[in-house]
Amino acid sequence: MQTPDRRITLADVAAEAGVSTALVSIVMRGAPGAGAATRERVLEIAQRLGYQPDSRARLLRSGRSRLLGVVFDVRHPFHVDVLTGLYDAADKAGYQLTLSAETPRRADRAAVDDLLQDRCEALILLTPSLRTADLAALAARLPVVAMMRAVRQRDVDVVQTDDRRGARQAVDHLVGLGHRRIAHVDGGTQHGAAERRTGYEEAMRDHGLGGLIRIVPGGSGEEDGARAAAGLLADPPTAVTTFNDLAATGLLDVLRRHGLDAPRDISVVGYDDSSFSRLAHVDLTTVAQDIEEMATRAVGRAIDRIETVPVARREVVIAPRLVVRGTTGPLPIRS
Amino acid sequence: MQTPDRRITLADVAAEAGVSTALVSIVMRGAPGAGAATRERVLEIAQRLGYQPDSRARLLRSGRSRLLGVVFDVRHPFHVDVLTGLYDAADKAGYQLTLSAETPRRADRAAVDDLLQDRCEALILLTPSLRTADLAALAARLPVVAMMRAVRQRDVDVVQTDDRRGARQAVDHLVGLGHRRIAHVDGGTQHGAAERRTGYEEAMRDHGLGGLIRIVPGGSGEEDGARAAAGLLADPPTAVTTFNDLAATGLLDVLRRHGLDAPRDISVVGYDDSSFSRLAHVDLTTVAQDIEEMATRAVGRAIDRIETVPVARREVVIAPRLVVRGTTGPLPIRS
DNA sequence: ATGAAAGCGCTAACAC
DNA sequence: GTGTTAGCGCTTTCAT
Repeated sequence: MQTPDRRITLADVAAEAGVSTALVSIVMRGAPGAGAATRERVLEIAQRLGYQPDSRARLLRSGRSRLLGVVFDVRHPFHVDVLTGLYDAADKAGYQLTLSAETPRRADRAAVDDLLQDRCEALILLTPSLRTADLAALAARLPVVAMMRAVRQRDVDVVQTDDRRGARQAVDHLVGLGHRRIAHVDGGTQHGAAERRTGYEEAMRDHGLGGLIRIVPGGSGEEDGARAAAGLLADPPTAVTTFNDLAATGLLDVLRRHGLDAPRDISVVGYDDSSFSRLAHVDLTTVAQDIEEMATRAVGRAIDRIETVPVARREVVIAPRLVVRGTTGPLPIRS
Repeated sequence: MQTPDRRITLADVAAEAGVSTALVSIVMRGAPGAGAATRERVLEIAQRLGYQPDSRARLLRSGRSRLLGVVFDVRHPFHVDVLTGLYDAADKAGYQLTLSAETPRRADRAAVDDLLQDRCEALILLTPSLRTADLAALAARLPVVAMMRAVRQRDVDVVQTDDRRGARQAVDHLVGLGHRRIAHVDGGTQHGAAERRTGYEEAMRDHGLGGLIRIVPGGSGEEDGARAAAGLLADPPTAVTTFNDLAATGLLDVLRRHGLDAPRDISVVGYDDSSFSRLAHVDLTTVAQDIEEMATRAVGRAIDRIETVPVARREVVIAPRLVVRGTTGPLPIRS
């Protein structure tokens, strides 16, 4: 039951099987060029010895790593959800993922450096907080795909949701329910905030509601939504679209404390379809990003770049989809 | 702006500096044995060339990776929170983390295999779903630390919360508020459920409330809590402790729909202090696991094993701490 | 179908 | 203080 002091190597398996290491290598990789009988025997021995190829040595020699580096943020509500799709897509394409997390005390820079040292062939960054210049420098070294954030930089690929459209969907939904006085809680300088704001404005105008446009400062946290609610209370609209789910719940909570219930008195739409928005307690109508599709496209694009497949546009824009839950409803009678 | 077709190697830097690769190696590692002037010049050149050491080659040669493999589950509410602490601790000890995620379509086995191929020196598994036998097999190969799950296996280190004590804290809190009819929503076969149940029972008895013990079947999901609520409605207790936060919110929601408000009519305590329990909307009193402490201890233990520091006990048990929020309050007057 | 030999980028042991 | 040499575990020619 002791930890074996030495790992099993190709040479061990070869010795045991009485063949050369080259042959074992062929068998382990499933490459053509080995007899069926030998193949079987070598496999059996490798299994018995508990041999596991050393990916480092393997990659060092072959020059390729088939490794995709992914940076995500532990604080971000749905970054982990994206990982699921990323693993699926990478797996299907015969690539491996290596993860590096950004934490409150670990900058994205550190996360990226780890990945670079691992000799990833491409980087997939979830809502990267790196400055555009840094992203450009990175992209000069290896293919970089940014997810869920716009990057105005020729060498960086982008996979993101059509946020303008998402915001429009929210407004369309509310107008369909009879609402006219619809406010928008803004996301400030957050990535995507400008697009969502614009989508809201455009949709309002398209519905002939340009005169009722009302944008209140907000942010990405619950407290930002709460603050926005305070600003709304003097003259409450009948519906609100928000920058994200967290802001929406903060808003809802303050409204509720002041006797305004959703959807009875006011309708609220979030953004992101964060896992908590599905909680029965929260039950938030929200705009869902198509996470699976985005993940698939991001991996696809990364691999295209690695294998130098020519791609038409740098940006991939995915349509969002409104998830109607319990915080939106018909216009209250008196209002 | 093209991706350079070849990476910069030690040899490139050496050539440019007009010194040997060995010397550059010494400089890059900050090892003693190089002149100050040379050191500076080499560093400058490496910087200018954008040289990044190849960790694979480095580790292949040195035999050590100083790499800690971590397996977490994307579905688990606070696994990502643990990562933060893990990174901090590893960083401090001069180790690197390499992450591998378990997803709905990627078994822990696959996650572990990736890590093994990377030649981690130890594995830290967050609430591993591997069977004990598999854990034992793993532990025979390298040090394994299981977090937040008991493992009855001599060779596996365990860092977990004192769940019995956590459940007791919940009951103590409720009794302190005057409650006597306290029910417990059980976690079934989930890891930790037995301990939490036992803690509840013991605390009830200690308070002379043994006759009022009432355990209803539950689970780890919101729907499990909802189901438990249904069973409670015929004869509602004045307070409930639950297996986890998700079950607690499911419970709370059903109760609320039936006119039972927390904490006015009934008090509810969750478990885990999941991020959503902090939402103003949820505002759940809950038992918090000391994530930072656990992370520190897990990394410490992993490193102790790697460096074969003798350790006294295999199990590290961390005290939890009750976080009082808005779902618990004094006993309702009539009841 | 199989083996011998070279070498991926780096570090360690030793020489100078 | 600096260079030389050998080799980590594997894949890849190139022979056979």
